[in-house]
Amino acid sequence: MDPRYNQLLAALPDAEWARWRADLEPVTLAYGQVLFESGSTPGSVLFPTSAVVSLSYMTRDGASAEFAVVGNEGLVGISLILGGNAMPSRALVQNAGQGWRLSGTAIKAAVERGGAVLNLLLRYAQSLIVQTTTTAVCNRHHSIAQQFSRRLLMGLDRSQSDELVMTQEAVANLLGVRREGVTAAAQALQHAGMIRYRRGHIEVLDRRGLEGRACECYAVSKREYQRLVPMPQAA
Amino acid sequence: MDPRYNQLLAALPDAEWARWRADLEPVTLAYGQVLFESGSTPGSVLFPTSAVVSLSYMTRDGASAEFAVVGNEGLVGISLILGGNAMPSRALVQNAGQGWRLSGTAIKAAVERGGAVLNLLLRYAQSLIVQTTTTAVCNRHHSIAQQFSRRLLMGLDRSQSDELVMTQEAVANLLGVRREGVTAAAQALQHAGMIRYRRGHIEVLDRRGLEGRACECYAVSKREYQRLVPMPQAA
DNA sequence: CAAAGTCTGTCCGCTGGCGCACAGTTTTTG
DNA sequence: CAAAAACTGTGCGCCAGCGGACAGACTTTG
Repeated sequence: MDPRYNQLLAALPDAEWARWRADLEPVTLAYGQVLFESGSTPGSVLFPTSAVVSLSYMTRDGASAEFAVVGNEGLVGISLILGGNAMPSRALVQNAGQGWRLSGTAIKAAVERGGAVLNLLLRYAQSLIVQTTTTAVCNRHHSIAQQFSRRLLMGLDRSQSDELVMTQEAVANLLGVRREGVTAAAQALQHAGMIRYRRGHIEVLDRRGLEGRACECYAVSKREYQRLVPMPQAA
Repeated sequence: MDPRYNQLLAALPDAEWARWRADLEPVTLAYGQVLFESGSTPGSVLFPTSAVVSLSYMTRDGASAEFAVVGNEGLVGISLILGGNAMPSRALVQNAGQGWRLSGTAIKAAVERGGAVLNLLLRYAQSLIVQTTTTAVCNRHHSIAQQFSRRLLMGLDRSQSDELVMTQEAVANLLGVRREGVTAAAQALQHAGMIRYRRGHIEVLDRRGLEGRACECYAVSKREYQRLVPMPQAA
């Protein structure tokens, strides 16, 4: 996979791609970097390539929960496209890596032009709604073990290797659960031979197995994304 | 409040309102009516006036959870606007009442035209994302009592009276919790003098008090809506 | 108006996840 | 390379919410 690849950019019509090309600026993102804080307006939209960004909401009393993950399949900063500019969410870089940045003015101009590009962006927005919806349901009904498996798969889909670089503590923060609960889930998966982990690294050995342990939320969200943002023909 | 009032329609520019007027068709909705099922494409968009519609997601094993409520502040059928047509969610009439229906082709034409109308619709879409996000966080972190209060307030905002017509069992289904848990929460609120209820009816006596018992999710979601969809000047 | 259906109140045991505390290990840093 | 920091393993008590069961009250329906 081309490390400069982002699926939304790849799905752009050629003419539009030519127009954007000059405005796209490569950026390198470090782990833990905050792209925008809750309530602040992002200055630009980010199309991750190798980086993975997590969107989460923080409550007043310090609790938090991730409601969407964005990697090379999407974009960060949907509120610039939808026109509200800010959102009560924080965008945090979960996996260091690269991406393309497009200025707020450029993306707004593209939205104004409408047509196929706007259509693509809005279909991505819809897939984000679905992802958030499944997260809501998952938070209500599914066990930590299921959610952990789901989150691993989501990370894996957006990663170029089968090793995820994240601590159990970080995962616990994302899921909004105790770190101990994640430890227990990780032990169970490792015992079952599906993952192998060491301090800060989780290697997925049996993807199919994980899919079996995850709740349907993973599959539903992924299927909807694929339906909404079709893969371009060329590799 | 005019029973034909819907805030999105009211916020339309005059010219566009004139254009839509002919296409808008009044509809009466009965309690329990399903506007669209999960995965099916709605034929039209609904702008509720007195009706209240609940958007929920059903898991494979029968569990479900509401992730958004739509009343006279919004519209049902956002997927027609975003272009994905279907969504994995069900739209169910929670409170019988009236609304305006606009055909799928008419709404798509409006989206094509772009401009201020599209901008309005997309800002509403953003407010839906926020509502879904807060629901996700609420499901993770907040107690049944808090969620019950939140949901009552959300219903109240979309209702013309201070009496909500819904059984505790229905509320439990919406929240995705046991009916017994809702009973306990309702008893506590009634004991505190904030509500009074009888079989299938919940009357809110002390709105302020309820707001104090609800989690911040209610206020955040409402504030974001108000920011995104500004109230038109005229009454 | 009687019968069936629906809704609410209550009890009981269970369990998943929480809060807290601390030990051992790995990694980072001065 | 020593000290500090961060991550993982484990144990304990606690409790919110679950599952199930049933009684009483209210509503609808034939």
